[in-house]
Amino acid sequence: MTASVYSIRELLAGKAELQSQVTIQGWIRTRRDSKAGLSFLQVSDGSCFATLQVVADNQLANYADEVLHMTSGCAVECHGTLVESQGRGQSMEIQASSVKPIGWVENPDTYPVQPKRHTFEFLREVAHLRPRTNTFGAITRVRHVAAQAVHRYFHEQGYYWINTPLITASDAEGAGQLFRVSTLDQLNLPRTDSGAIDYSKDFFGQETFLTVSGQLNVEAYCLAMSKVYTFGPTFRAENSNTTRHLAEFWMIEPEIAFADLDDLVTLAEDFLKYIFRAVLQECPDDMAFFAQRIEPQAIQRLETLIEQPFQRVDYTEAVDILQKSGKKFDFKPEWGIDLQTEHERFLTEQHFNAPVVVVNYPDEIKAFYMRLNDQQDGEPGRTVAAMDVLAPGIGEIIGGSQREERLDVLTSRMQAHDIDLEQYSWYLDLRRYGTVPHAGFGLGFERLVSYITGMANIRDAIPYPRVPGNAGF
RNA sequence: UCCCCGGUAGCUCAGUUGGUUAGAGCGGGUGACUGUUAAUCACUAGGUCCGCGGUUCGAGUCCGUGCCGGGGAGCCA
Repeated sequence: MTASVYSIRELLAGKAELQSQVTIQGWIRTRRDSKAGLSFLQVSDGSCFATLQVVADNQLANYADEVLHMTSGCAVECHGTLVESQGRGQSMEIQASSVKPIGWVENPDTYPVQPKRHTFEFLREVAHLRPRTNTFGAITRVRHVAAQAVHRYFHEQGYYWINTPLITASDAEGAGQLFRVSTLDQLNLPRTDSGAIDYSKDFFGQETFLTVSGQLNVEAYCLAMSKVYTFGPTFRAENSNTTRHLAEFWMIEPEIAFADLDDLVTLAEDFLKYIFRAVLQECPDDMAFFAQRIEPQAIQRLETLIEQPFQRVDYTEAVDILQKSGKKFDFKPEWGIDLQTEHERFLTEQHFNAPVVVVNYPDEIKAFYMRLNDQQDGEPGRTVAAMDVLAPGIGEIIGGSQREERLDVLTSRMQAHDIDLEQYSWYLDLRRYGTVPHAGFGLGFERLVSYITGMANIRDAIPYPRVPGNAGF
């Protein structure tokens, strides 16, 4: 690389003077040949949404032999004078003094990424090439900016990023399917006297899995560092075939000490708004593209959401709203059963037409570690201090709760959930030694990216989606 | 896991009640064209109609089955 090499983003930002000599390196999107021996190369380098036009004329030594054969996907290094564009459609362009092929496209007739509209289904089959499209370039930049904003937000607010283990011996919630981690010879498994697989012979000397949540581990750090979060890969072996589930996804889990459910909802709202603001500010071109081609409301709904306070509603009240809505649901809304997708959609997309935070769910349908509420008037049963943030079009984007900090209550809840107290003795220790009220939530990063970009399928919100039956690439 | 829908050229799709040699646009190649913007125009190459089995004189088309993809539901983030 020489000193005059610029990214397209830098050039468009005015980092180089007009009339100066510059070099760009990138991949050709399209080539248009014009009258009088002149070719226009639309070059992309991923640095921003825009491409840069390189004008190559037939005075170039390799014009006929090489330039005229450059197709979509060719890697090139273009050197020349940065000039104000003589044509319409772009402010500046490079009048090339050399267009050097770096990597040719072997079979242009079968190169999958063509300058045309592709279905997302097809692009998933060429996941290694889809970042070369407008859409996936934009998703990639937005995902990056959102991830940076996550860390920046927490850092600015005094949170510590805790790297909780990916390999774990415990199922964090006593539910959900886990991926086994094992080095045992599958064709020759060691057995105990009773015939069971002898995991004491396995790598860790016990049964191990990929984590489904860093929550329990991060709670320990919360009860020392006060404000903490995790942001890392998470694995669920559930056979979910939907537009909003992945077997491998990235989850953000803040955990705050000396805090209750209200504090948590406030955090969720402030946090989401910060991320949305950052993306709107830092990715205006990408967001404009999503609004134009993917989801017309993409920008507007983020702006509205940033301005409006989140709607908060008790589960009990939500059920009441659903029952009085007069709408016919496939599943009748009833206190004590979880909200169905159709119920969530009604609340977010019709009744409130905004993200909705539902709080205080029935004890029976939630996890053991959620804090038991005192029973209120009008409630048919006990509730826990849980909260879900429901977003229009996506459904549950955040799920969280205040944690049960009282040792006796937690112990009895664990027993009711048939959880082995021995295995969780360290977790119970946290309630024995300096316990405090604390709360946290989990946010699926890909669901966030889906919501921001308007991409309808979560498999398009992560570079290489892992789903049942498919771990390609 | 359950319920629907789909699989035809590199891509996006059309293909009638089963009937001759399966088509179009884009992309590719060749050529034309006074700086183009998904450039335009002409010519051209390109097919295991997802696999297997069946019905039929005859199957891209009908039936069975398998595989793959999509949408919805459940589980959840």
